[in-house]
Amino acid sequence: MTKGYSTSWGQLPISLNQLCLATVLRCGQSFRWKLSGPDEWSCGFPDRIISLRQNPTHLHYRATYPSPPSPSSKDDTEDIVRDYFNLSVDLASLYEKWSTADPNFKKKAGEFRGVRMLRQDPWECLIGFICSSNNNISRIGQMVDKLCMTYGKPLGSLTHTSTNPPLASSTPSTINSPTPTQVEYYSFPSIESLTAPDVEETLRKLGFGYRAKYIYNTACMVHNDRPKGFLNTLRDEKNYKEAHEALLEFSGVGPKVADCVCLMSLDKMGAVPVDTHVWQIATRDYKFGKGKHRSLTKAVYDAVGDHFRELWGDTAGWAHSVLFTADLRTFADRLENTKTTTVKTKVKVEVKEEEDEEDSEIKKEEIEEEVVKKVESKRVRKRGADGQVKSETTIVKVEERTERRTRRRRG
DNA sequence: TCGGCACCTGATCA
DNA sequence: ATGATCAGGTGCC
Repeated sequence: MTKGYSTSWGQLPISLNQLCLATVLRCGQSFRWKLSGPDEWSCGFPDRIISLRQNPTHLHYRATYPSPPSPSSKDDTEDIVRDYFNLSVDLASLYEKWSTADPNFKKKAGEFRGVRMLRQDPWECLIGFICSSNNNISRIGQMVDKLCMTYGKPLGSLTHTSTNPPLASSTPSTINSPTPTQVEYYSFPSIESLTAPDVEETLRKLGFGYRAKYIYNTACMVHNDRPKGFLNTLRDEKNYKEAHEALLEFSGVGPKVADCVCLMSLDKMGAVPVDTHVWQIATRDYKFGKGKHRSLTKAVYDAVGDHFRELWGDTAGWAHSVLFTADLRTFADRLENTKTTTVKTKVKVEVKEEEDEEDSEIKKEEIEEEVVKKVESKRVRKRGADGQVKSETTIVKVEERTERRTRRRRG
């Protein structure tokens, strides 16, 4: 059984428009939440495991402690949950505001209600996003897990099942119990624990690659060269720009990671992290990627953020997350067996006069255009509550884009 | 200020 | 089967 001392389930009234748990916990803000049941998510916090479930009207929460809490102590898990999910922010009215300001937002956001920003611990957020560079979400999660297992504090274990016991524990379920497994939970490592001399070597052995040095260096900088509680002071005592600058000092932290930390842990709602996805959105839907800003330089990075802040206002970072999430393919809850085939067709090869006035050196540009058809077929299996496959269909999605190859010649 | 390249690793695709 | 490319970038020249 579960090793630990679980409180009973509490609940907060909240609609799916305000919070969509399954989306928010998997859209790449935090990399640590695990599916502990078919509709139950759990994560290690500093002194307890917190487990969550959601139905259309309520968010359910409970804590599991490694040792029995003293009878007199009041359980503050509800406060932690309210804070972690930024529940004082009315998301529905923000969606209305962004939709009014931007037709593209209105179009895209319809399917993705309840995407809100978490309010994470700044230290955890910083290290998590240092891991994210040149990396994919799945591996980032694995790396953060290894980090916690190696340097975090064990918090006990939960029994993971593919079926949930009922919330109001009436009957001990003897039926429907396919292969439950024990999963250990850990806290996120302290700053000091990542300053140990062996950290870089250990993390390299664990597959962190060049990020091992970044993590170790950053831990040392925060621990040795900054006042105690420094990262938390960036929340209240510094504005967005100041906090951003302060974060850039750390090893492995560039503008994108700094913005992630500002947005997801430091209450800077206007910070817009521009990564490859957001850059794709900006070029596809907001006319970036041409002329002056062809590639994502620092100046263009700032221009993209400024554009979205003008469009969506001082909560642009929250809005950006909705579109980012809408663009993520990774809503693979019931999606399995994705097959992608790419068909390239050479359409035309021509020589054009260079239109770009920015670089007068170049008179001519050969442009080859190819239409690239990406055919993505997904086998979708819908499972019932018992885990049985109820139906199976294949969705075929065709993406078409034009690729341009340019060869520059001097006239 | 801009472009180019190296950097760890594992998955995916041609 | 094996090489190229990509994945929520950063640092350095």
